[in-house]
Amino acid sequence: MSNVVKKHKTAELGRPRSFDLDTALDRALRVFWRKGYEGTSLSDLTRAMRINRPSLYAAFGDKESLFRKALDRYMVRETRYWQKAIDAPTVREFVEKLLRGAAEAMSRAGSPRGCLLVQGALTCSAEAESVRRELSARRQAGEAAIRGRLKLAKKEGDLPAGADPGTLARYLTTVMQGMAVQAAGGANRTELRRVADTALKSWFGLISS
Amino acid sequence: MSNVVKKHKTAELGRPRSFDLDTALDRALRVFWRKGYEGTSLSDLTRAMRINRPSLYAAFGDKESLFRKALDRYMVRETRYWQKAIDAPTVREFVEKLLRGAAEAMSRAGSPRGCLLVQGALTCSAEAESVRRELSARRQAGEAAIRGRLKLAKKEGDLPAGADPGTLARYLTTVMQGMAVQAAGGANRTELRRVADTALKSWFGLISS
DNA sequence: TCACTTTCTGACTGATCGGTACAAAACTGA
DNA sequence: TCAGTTTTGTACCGATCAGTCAGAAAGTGA
Repeated sequence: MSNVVKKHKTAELGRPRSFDLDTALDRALRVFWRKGYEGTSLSDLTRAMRINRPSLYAAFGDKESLFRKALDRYMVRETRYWQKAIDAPTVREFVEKLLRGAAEAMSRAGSPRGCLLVQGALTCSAEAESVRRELSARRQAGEAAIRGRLKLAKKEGDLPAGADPGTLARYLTTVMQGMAVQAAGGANRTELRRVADTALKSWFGLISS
Repeated sequence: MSNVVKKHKTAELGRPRSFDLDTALDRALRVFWRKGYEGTSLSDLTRAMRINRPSLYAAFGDKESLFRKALDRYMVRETRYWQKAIDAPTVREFVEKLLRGAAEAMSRAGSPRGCLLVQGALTCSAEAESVRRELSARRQAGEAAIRGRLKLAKKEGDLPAGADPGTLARYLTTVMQGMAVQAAGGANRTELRRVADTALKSWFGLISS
């Protein structure tokens, strides 16, 4: 079948789209980020994206599908500091980059405050349950990534033999999620940074056992 | 005016209410706690409370008014451990009771997991904004209570002169709010307890500077 | 029994929810 | 110019939202 060739031809067929997909998705992301999945209505979305409803559905599918696309973009864009932290040579630098990166990411000027994984749907009605679970799963994946880095550190002797990577990862995750609640409540960058520094200081007490 | 006397008379006039106010309010609280303010519909409420709509409105006012009444009850009932913690003689016991009390309260069998102040409305649509702010304000009041206890400890010499009650209170609050996110995501009592113990351990590192 | 008061029940309101049908518009290749 | 294809804007869909009306029901005192 010559589907591939045909696709290239048909790609330019028909009335051209009058808006930019990336721009529109960015705008949708910002609304979901600020208001949460259920707090955002389709009217909110079309207004922010500057497109009308049928265009939204044709380009992104239904509301949940659009949210997941926005979520993917959020993960790619807003969690780069995670990889930088994980790539750090020492566990001390890892934790520092992680906590301080979170403080920055959750208080970026021009972006909604807080973390989409937390404020997207901590609770919801029955209809949005699948979205809630998706966010919960992604939070757990983040914790697993931290745990993996700590396990590596332990193997390398960068963490004492008595340290439990699972417990420590859970603790770090909890602090970061708490920072997300703080940010959602209005905490600014200075305040978040102070929390991060306090947690970092506490870290040294934890691993010196 | 003889209003007082009259009220006693009229209190027994008319058709008697066929449901118990406290029971109904408890049921409403549980729904709000589990689904959040906006995730809960009036149909959810009337079903759970086993009353119909006009009875709900007559007894509790509109949805927001009912939520605030449920919130008041939640605060009275679910944060008793706060006062016990604050009343503890030493700052060490205060922090221990606070963190462990939170772990217990957020994982009580037969109650929704997590904290209503966090999952009630971290984000919302424009209509629920006043509820979101109310919850944010109550979280901040909790932080202020912790700060007050730490200030007292500092004055008593139970905290070192270099310790900053504001920063420490913010840190403790953040950890507890993170625990609420963990609980909302399904963390059980054992896991929450482990987080609390880890934070408690970290505490000693923080105040020994 | 009967006026009076309050609650209960069920049906209803206008507004908004997420989602879609339809036809005009804007492009392509022929 | 004209068929074919895709997007556009408008107007609409049934369902559900929070909230209310009106009348029957259930109690009171006289």
